[in-house]
Amino acid sequence: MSKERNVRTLDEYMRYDVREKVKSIVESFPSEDRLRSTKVEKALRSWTMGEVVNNNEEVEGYLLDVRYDGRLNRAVAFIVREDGRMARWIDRTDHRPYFLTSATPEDLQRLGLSSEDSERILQMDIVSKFHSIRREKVRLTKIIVNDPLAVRRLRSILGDKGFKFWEADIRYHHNYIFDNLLVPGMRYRAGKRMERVGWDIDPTFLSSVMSITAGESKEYSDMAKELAFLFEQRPPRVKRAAIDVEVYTPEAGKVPDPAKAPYPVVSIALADNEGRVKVLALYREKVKLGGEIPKEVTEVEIFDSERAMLLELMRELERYPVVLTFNGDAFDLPYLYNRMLSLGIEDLYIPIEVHEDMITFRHSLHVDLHKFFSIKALQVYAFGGSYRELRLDSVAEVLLGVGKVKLDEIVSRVSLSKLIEYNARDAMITRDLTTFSNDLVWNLIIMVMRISKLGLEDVTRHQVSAWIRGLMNWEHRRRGWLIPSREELSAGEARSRAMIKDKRYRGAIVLNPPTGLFFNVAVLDYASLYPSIVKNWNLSYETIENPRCGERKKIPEVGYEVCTDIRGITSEIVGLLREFRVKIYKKRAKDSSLPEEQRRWYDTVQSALKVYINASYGVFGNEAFPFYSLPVAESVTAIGRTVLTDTLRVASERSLYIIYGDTDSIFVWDPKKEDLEFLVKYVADMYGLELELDKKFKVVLFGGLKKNYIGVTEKGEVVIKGMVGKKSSTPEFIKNEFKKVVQVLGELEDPESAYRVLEKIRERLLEMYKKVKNRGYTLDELAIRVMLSKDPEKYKKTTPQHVKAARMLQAEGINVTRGNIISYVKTKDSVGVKPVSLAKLSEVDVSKYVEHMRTTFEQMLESFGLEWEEITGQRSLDKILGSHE
DNA sequence: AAATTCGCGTCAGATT
DNA sequence: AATCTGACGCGAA
Repeated sequence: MSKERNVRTLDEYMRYDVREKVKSIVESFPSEDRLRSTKVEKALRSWTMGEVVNNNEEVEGYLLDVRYDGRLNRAVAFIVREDGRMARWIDRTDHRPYFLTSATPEDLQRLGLSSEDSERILQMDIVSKFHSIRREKVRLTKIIVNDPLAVRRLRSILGDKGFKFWEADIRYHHNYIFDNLLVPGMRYRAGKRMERVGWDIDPTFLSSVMSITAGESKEYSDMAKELAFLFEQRPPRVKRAAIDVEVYTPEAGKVPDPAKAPYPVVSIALADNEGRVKVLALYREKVKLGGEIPKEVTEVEIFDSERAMLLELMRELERYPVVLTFNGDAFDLPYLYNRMLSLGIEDLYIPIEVHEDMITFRHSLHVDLHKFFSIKALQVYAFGGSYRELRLDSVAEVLLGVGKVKLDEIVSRVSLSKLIEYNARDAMITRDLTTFSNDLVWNLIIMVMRISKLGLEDVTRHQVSAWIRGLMNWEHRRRGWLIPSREELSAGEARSRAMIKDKRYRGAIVLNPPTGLFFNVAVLDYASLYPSIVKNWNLSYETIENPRCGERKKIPEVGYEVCTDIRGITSEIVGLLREFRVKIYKKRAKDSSLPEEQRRWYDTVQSALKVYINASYGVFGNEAFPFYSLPVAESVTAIGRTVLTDTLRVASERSLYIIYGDTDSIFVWDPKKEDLEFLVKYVADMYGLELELDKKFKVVLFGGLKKNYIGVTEKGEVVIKGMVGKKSSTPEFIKNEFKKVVQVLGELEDPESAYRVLEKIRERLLEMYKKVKNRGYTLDELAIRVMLSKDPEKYKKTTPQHVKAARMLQAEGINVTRGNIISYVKTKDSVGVKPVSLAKLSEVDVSKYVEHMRTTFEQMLESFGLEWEEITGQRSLDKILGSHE
């Protein structure tokens, strides 16, 4: 199939250059000031602004974000319409930035503000808010100002004079969302104001939701009702394009500085979620055209002018409400922006907005997937820790199972067709990261937007604490509660001592496991223990150590007092999210009577909830979190310890033999069913917690080390925890052999079978020995892969091996930064390490690898009560080692 | 801008 | 030269 190749010269291109058209319109107005007028706005909208909804028009669609527009000095809602276009609805309610203060209007008068500062104040109102800690209504002055920056200025003036202020550090566009109780990701009709549309719910479903709130407060059931809508409304399918930019570089491995944008952009690929893949490429005389272009690439345009190419890209992007990149904040977008500036394109005509920590488009939203996939809570709870390195090809390989197109030469010298193929592939992969498994990632983002009340651009750029903060702030506003200031939250000294130095408070208990093989082991755990504790013990910043409490009870071990007369807000929020997940959506995700598509959505709902729930304890122990409360965090772990200890006590009274336990789990050796049932009932009655049977192991191997065991389930499935043989940094050949040996463990049936299994293991290990000795493994298999947690030059105290290797790479001119995984091998020279890419097999220090093998397998052999030498045979070991010493 | 603590193995570098 | 301690990375929960 021959590809239609559209080669266009600059002259031809300029005939429909929208930029020129826009320019002429702008020039017809007398002064720059007039640019703010509606007429010019309208004229510019298709190019520099995107579509703006007229004052008398209504727009309906999904709210994806809210932004403060500095030129309009108003909040702007980004609403994606049915036809797939992004509409920008400018606030018509005259909402303005503000903050709250203890200073009265008279106080302000007396202060004698400068005329400039006075002008910044539009209005002062006396407002009444509920103070959650003081448990009473308070009257405060609401200072309404003309500009978000004025909040910062006035707050510092008032602060200097000793007045208190609240809610002054909430970003304006967030205030807009919270005050209007908007839910990003949901459907709205925007006319005079934003109205909810299509928030429908099945009445029988709603009543089943309400049943989980039985016996709870009014606030609790109100929240439940609100949330149910968010989980039930199907996610919008939004048109989006991924782009990827290729830049000429004179040297391989050197990424040009986007702030300077010194070299030409040679190719840009765009891949949308409707199958369109377009590449815009620059014609260069010295570059071969090359051969065929893959079928997936639907359009190619070759330009002889870089400027025209970039402008055409901007025009193309205007059709998309959402643009995806991988690393666009740090590279692609600033490069495009600065490159266009240096090519003489005026700022006004570049529809890119540069912000402090992000960069986006004037008329559409930008999702930088590099930022999104670096959200740690997602890595762990949504993607199971599957990818380690935050590079496009690493993430894509794990999640999509595809690799990059291999280039034999650097981008600058490869043939044009090859460059197009390579470029297109990256854009497609970027797009696919949001579309795979039926839009899994996109739907997850939408769900998190709805729970957190943050827009698309915030949700995809901030860690889980920002998500939880958003939800907390929104709920405070909904209730008419004052958002407390940091000083009002009780911090104080920790009352428990951590086990590890440099930690602030004590965490969980880990029992010391025995050594040996244990047949028939039941593993029980408390269903989401920490969130349940937060709920059952009414833990919240305003219910702990609050002198205004009516009734109270003491928290064990740490002795904090918690209110029992009024429900705490965090306790209610965390409790509710947990109930939704456990009682409704986990079940519905597996309900085979529901259509497939619906089940998948419910699975996304429950996994979004999971991320929230699992992070909801940790954030309270994080000082940067606005609702940071050491007593809350400390109480959670203290209660956890007490519950576990007490469960152990009751278990031993029933003659249950507990061999191990960690935080929220207990391993019971050969239990009687009725004893387990007793224990479960005890925990439910005593603490209101659900102790559940998590797994049944045919056999568990313990080597006497905490967080370290191998379990074989009844199906012969092997569960490995903490062992060196499983760690990502362990050389591949050891991991592979370890996997094989562990498979043999699956054959363990009873104590007698252990001998047969051991014999097999011994054979495997000996074989492996010989192979290492003969250098039978490749360099890649021998590589130790460790991540640089900081830039190489930032290691001051010691120089770990992977840093040594990293510096050797730097010396070769290879760019190495924080987050890179360094592959190195151990060598016989005085340094002892070398990056894989620079090493030869003959340089490898075999004895070091033998040691590595020894520790790996000793962790396992320990449980058999055996030493390494015993299983491998002392004599043969000596022979093998001897030949290398 | 950032969820927490507990625990293991490896190595660097200092101390004896 | 042997031993101890802390930094570091990775994992469990």
